[in-house]
Amino acid sequence: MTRERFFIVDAFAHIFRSFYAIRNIDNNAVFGFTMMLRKLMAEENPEYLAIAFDTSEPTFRKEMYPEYKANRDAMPESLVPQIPIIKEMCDAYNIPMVAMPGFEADDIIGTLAKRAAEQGVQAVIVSGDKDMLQLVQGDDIVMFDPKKGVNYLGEAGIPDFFGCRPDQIIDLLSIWGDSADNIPGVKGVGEKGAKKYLAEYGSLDGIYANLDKITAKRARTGFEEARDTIELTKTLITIRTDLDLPFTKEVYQRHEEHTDDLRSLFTRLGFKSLLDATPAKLKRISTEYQLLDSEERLKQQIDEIRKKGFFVFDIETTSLNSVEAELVGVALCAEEGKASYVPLRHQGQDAAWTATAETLLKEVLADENIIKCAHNAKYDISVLFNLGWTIQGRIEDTMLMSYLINPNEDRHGMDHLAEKLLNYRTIHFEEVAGSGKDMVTFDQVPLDKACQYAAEDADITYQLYDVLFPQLKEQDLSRVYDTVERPLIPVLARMENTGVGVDEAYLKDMSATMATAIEGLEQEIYELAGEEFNIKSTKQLGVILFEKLGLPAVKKTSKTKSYSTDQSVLETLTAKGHALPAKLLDYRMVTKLKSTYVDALPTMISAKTGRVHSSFNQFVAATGRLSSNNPNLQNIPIRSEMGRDIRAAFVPREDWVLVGADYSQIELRLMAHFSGDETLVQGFRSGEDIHRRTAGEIMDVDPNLVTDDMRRAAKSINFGLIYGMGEFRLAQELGIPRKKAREYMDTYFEKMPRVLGFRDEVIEKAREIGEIRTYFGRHRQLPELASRNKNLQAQGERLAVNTLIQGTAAEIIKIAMIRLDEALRRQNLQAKLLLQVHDELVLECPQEERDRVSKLLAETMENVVHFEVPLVAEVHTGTNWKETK
DNA sequence: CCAACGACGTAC
DNA sequence: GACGTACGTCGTTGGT
Repeated sequence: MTRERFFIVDAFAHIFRSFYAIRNIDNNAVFGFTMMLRKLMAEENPEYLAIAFDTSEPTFRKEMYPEYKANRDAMPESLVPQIPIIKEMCDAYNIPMVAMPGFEADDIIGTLAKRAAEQGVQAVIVSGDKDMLQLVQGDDIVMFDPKKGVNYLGEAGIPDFFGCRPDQIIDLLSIWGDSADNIPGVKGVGEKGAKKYLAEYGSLDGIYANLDKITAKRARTGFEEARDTIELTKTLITIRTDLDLPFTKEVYQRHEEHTDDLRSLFTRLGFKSLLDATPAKLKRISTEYQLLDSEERLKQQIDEIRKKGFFVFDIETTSLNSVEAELVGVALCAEEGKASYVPLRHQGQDAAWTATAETLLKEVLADENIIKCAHNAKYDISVLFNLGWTIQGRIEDTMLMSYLINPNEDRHGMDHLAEKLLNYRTIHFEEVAGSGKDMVTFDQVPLDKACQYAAEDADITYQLYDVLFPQLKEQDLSRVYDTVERPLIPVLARMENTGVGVDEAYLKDMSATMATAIEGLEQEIYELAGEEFNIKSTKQLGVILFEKLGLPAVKKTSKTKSYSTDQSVLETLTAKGHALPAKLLDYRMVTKLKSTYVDALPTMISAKTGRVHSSFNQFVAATGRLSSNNPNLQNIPIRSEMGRDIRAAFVPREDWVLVGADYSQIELRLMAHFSGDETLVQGFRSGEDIHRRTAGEIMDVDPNLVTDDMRRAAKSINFGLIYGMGEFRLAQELGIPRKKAREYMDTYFEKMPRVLGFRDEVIEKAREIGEIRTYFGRHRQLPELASRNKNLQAQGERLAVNTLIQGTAAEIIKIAMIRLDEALRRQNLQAKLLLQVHDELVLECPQEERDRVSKLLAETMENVVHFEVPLVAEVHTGTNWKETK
């Protein structure tokens, strides 16, 4: 049984501390003080809390001693206006502020602490000021310094801190004096002397009684001179504990904060992190969440669903990983505010019920005349596919809608959307299942809690659908939703469930070889550096290269302005003939490959399937591309020889083969189509090497006479076109003067004028409507184009062009995936889609299907659209991914 | 003490 | 300041 605690905060001590500690933001003291308070409340959660302020009126000390605090500078100008804001903030948190004219915060703290202690409440003084230690009393009154974390200083800690007994503190401080408050002490006696004499004679009175025994002349004179003033000093230093200020539990107990006031205050101050950490008030809607634990009730719910022809479902499982997840329950909702939860495998549940309920649920999910809706449906259907359930009929996805409506936003989670769109704070998963090491799986969550949580999720999804679906239509996003993104969901679910085979033994072997190489490189690097250090620390490396060895610093990093040691810097230094940077490049490459791929991949192999199941995320890239993680299979090395070997670890199942195909130059082909530029269009139609062809145009020579360097330049411009590269970057990339790069680009646009015209038209249109639209109707807002900042505008222009090209390419391959998946299933082929890498698809199939699948794959990819130029897919097969190129 | 951030490097 | 879209690892920093 712990005691109730009363925390008393010394306001100005913390305000000044924050003011000087935080430099880079406006209202720094408000921010720092607020953070301190929040931390205090969150971590200590005291039963009672007060904040003590000084007033601007003269204090009794000043009356007694006019020089008191006479040496203090006036409060800094930028701090003055922050004080009323801090008080406003305390009001919003509903924490009592205490001040009393004529007295200081210290006296308020002293009095309140004493009164609380008398009532059996532990008083905790929140201050770092050593003067306060005179108030400490056993465990009844203690001190706490939030800056130092959990650091209570009770009476037992005083001898260590001051080197004297607690009851001697006031005398000790009187001898020291307090220069901050302009209180003189005893001249000629310092810290050591004060402690010594107090130890010897017990107290100030004791010292004066024995003054003749003090032999040190300076100390003795000091005490003698102070004889008349020392009592005054003592009075000034003594903190009063006798003010007319009662401690009343009702006053100081914690009260609910005024959330709306806090939010408007944080908004006004621009404290975004604090605003986010202060969720809007719950908008309590009347809800009716029902636990469906009998056949009769479940059937009733299903009847309602059938009548309605539409329902939301949300499954609860034991894992976020759909391959590992076990189904625990299903939440259903067919009417706003009226949701239900069907527990299936909570601990202690009866297997017969599970079977009965699942039969009924399967039936409704398999009914193709009933529309289903979920938030992030890919997850739910992946789990259900793994259980062998059939899901038919249209599946809506509110997460997908949110993404299509606002692709620049990176949060589409239900909790976030509920707050943003419904002004409703949901029960979060952590609140029912805990987090970190305390987390339990959902099957261990008690049924009533599980029902509230799960049913609410279904209900919220239903409400989100009502908000988002009309927006989707209104913003003309139905086409991309219905023809591209929505049908892709089950395709991705199947891909993820299939996973890909990884040759673990091969990677283990590779890892050992690499470890040896790394050790050798490390030794060579230490040798060249003349000492051992952490090569992976760019900070340490910068010091070695640019300070110790004195190599010329090529550039600084953008954020922290420290020495850059990136690849381009090391290459520049290597070119100047330095040996160490060359070794570092080797070291970087090998360690990167080893830690990111060779060592990481085996750890991602599922114990359940023996394969790697990456996630393909549909809601991340603002352009409409997919992204992949856990592991990321879209950045497996290919460019370096050593890196390429890692691809050999990706293998088909026994007796099967891999079939891979990639679009040839799809983005440049789209540029040709959209711009209608004759040279590009003709080049692609004739099937010749497009970079050679454009090089010939720019340099005005026959394509056959184009040199490697010329082709390289043209290739850079071709790619640069898609990204909006400038002459600076082109010059750097080709290692040519800026002027020369400018010339190349000028000639390029002269010879291919439609490209420039197309670029301008796209930007003009985007500026007009504030967004860019891809071929299939995806949009991306471009607020940058409306900016008055020139750099931001230029960025907006690059985003417009790039999003059109990259986004349309992404849509084309997504459609290819949908059609391929459909064709494979219709033709009863066993082949399975495994990976998508932006312009490449990888499948595996039995050897006997190889030719059929190869042909189907190429034809599907090439016939998604019929543009001015053909789309070409190049197919390769092999026994591992390295071979399919 | 661990989460967020910065630097870096891999892919298309 | 100067090239778009991602994700993972490692080291460093600072308070979720």
